[in-house]
Amino acid sequence: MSRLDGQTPTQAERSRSRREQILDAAFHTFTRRGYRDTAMDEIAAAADTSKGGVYFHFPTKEAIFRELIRTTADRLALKVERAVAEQTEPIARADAALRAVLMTFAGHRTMARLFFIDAMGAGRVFNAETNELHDRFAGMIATYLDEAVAEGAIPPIDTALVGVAWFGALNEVVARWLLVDDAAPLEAAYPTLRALLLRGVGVSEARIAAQTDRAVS
Amino acid sequence: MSRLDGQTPTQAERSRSRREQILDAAFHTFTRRGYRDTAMDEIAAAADTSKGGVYFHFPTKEAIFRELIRTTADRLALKVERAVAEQTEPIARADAALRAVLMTFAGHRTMARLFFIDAMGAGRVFNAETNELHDRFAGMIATYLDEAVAEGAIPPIDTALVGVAWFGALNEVVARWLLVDDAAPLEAAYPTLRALLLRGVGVSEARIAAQTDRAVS
DNA sequence: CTGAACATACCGACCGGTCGGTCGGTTCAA
DNA sequence: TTGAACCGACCGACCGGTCGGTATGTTCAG
Repeated sequence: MSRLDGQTPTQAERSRSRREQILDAAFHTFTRRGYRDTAMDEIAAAADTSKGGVYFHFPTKEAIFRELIRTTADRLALKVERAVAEQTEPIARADAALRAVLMTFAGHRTMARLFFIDAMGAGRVFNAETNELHDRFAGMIATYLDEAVAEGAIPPIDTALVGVAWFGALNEVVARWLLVDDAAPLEAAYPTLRALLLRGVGVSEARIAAQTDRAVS
Repeated sequence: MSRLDGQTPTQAERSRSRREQILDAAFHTFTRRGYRDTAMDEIAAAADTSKGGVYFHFPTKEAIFRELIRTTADRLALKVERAVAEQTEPIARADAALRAVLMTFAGHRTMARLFFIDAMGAGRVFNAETNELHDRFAGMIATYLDEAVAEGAIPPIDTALVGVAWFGALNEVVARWLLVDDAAPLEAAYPTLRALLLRGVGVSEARIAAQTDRAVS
C-alpha cells in the first residue's frame, strides 16, 4: 500500500506486499481445492512467485493455513461484535449476530468456503483448529443467549448446547448453499432461519414478527 | 455362515469373511485417521492381511470408502424408518426420527465418526458423496415436516430449509460430542435439542411437554 | 482314491508419481 | 558491497496401485 509518493517500493514494503500476495493466493487455492489437494507449487504459481519464495515468508504449509484461518475468523468475529454492539436488547443482539454471520458469508462466498469446506478432513492437524473455531462461535452465541436469559427475555435453557445447535444449523445452511451452484441468495434463508432459531429458544411470536431495525447491511 | 455342520470353511466363506474383515479394519482406520491419512498398508495391517490381499477384494481405496459410507447410511436410514413407522402422528414421527438418529450415534460412536469427521475434506471425490448423504437425511426430515404441515400439526414453513437446519444442528451436536473425550452422554442432549427443534417449527408448548411414548430404546 | 489341471486367495517387492521442504546460487535495492 | 528477497533444481518420504509369484483349495479324469 502507498505508492502515492515516489516510485519504487522499499524492500520492507515489497516484502510485506509479497507476503500478502502469497496469503491471497493460498486463500484462493485452499478455497477451491482444499488443504490437501493444494500443492505449495500451486500457491507459488498463483502468487506469481516460486516455491522458494513462498518458503522465505512462511515456514510450513500449515503455518499459512493457520494464519489464514485465524485472520479470517478474527475478521468475522469483529464484524459480529460490531453488529451486536449496535443493539442493546438481548434478543436483538442475538438476532444481529445471526444476521451478521449470514450476510458476511453471503457477501464472501470464498470466506465461507475456507470455513466450511476445509473445516474438516485433511488430518488431525487442524481438527483442533476447527474445533476451536466452532467453539469460539458457538460460545459467542451462548453468551448472547445467556444475556437474554439473565434479562428474562427468554426462559432458561442449556445455552451451551443451544449455541452449538444454532451454529450447526447456520453452518449447514451455509454449507449447502456453497455446494449448490445456482443456489438462491443466502439472504433468502434469513427470515426462516431467524424465526426457526428464535422460536426455538422461546421468543414470543409477537417478538419474532417485529423485525429489528435494518439500519446496517 | 453355517459352520454348524462340518469343520473347515469353504473358500467362498473364507473370502466373504475376509472381505468383511477388511471392511471392518478400513472402517476403524478411516474413523480414527480420516480418509487421506489412512494408507492402504494400514488397512491391510489392521485386517491382518497384505496390501495385495486387500486389492484382491477391492479395486481401489475409494471403493472401500464408498461401500462403507453406503452401507452405514443404509443401516441408519433403516433404523430411522423403522422408528418412524411406529408412530402415526406427524410430530411424533419427526420426534422419533430425531431420537433414532441421536440414539444410534450415541450407541455407535465410530459410526458417527465416519459420518462427521470424514464427511468433508479429502478431495472432491466424495464431497458429492457426502453432499448426497446430507441431502438424503435433510430430505427425510423435510418429508416428515411436510406431513406435519399437511395435517395442520404445525404452521406452514420452508420445510426444505428447516430440514437442512435441523440436520445441521443435530450434526454439530454430535460432532462436538465426538471431539470431546469425556463428554456427557449424547442422550443427555436429547430433551433440550428436541424442545429447541420442535419449538422452532411452531409446535405448541403443551405438545412439547407431553413426551411421546418410550416403548423402544 | 489319486494326482494333474485349474481356480481362488493372498503375499510383498516394486513402480510411478506427488509433494513438502531444502539449499546453493542469483538479483538488486540500499 | 552486503544481505534481504527470491529462484528452481533437487531430495526423500510417502502412498496408491501393480505384478509375478506362492499356497491352498477344488475338480475331475483315470
